[in-house]
Amino acid sequence: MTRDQAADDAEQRLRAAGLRVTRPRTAVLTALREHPHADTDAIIGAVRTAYGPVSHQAVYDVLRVLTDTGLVRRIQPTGSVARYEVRVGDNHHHVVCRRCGTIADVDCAVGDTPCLTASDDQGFEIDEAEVVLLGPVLQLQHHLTHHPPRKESHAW
Amino acid sequence: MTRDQAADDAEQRLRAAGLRVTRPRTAVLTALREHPHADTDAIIGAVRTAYGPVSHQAVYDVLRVLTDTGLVRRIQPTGSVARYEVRVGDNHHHVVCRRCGTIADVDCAVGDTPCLTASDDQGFEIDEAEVVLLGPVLQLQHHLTHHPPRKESHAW
DNA sequence: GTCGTTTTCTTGACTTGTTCAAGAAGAGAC
DNA sequence: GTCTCTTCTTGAACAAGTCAAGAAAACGAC
Repeated sequence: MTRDQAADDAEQRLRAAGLRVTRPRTAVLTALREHPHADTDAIIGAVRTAYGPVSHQAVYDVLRVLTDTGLVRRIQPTGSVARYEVRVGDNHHHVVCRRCGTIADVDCAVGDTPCLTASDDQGFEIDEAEVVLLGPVLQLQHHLTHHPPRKESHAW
Repeated sequence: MTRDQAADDAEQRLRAAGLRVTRPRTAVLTALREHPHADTDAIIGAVRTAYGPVSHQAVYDVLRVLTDTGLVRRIQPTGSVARYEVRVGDNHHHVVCRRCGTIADVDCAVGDTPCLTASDDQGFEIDEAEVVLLGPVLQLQHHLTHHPPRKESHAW
């Protein structure tokens, strides 16, 4: 998909969700398509590279709006900053390398609504499951999103 | 269990882990036993109430040491600050009310090593699963840890 | 096209949770 | 008791994210 096609697609998704189409919004959606699991900083960088100056506040606002309307999904593995992705609706899960921060998508083995049935729901009406699997990555694959930790002391 | 017994138990666990026994450490362990899923702020408060002045830095250091040695487990539901608990080793999961922040423990229905088997491990050697189930709490039970969000705009 | 309303973006300061660094105090071995 | 190493105190710093007020842009109505 070319950049223009991606922008068209982003525009359509924004309109379908009843949102105004603005440059920062299409830019964020396009950037997220190109960089799955990107954190806010990376998104800001990508948006500025592709579309010119955009304030960090605008990106934060856009991410909140897109998350609230369900166009993007926010994930936040323990010890990491917030990350975002455009793959939504299938409630898939994530594997995170504790050491290097690499993230990959995984489908749960249990089925389409995985882990939504706890043994005892404790009086909660469970409607969503956040599942983060942890462990070292053995072979680094090209399609994975690699996020090197910023400091040695990082809590990966 | 009385407070003294709890302190004795905390001391034993510290020694068993090869750690020095200090007042801040027993205080944190005891506080965590009384307040499961407490955040750092609550822990600092509880420790100071029970044992007198302790620096916040000491509590952060203690929590890191205890987490690193496996005596406590750190959890961090999306949009929340870090929380800690003394129930470790069984890899249980959590239900979180998106609105009010109430947290409860749940055992996974799948078994002792739940969800450690993804459909495709993507080249990762998975050794831990963080599972957070989300949804509104229906009836508030007394044994649950209730954490009202600080502000209306909180990302519960 | 352009006008007006509503929503969004910019600018810049601020809060909060957490970490860093240096020296003082405490724990445990001898 | 003394010595050594670890831990705690103090106080500053940092990073991610939020708040607030005004400027600018989107888009429906004309």
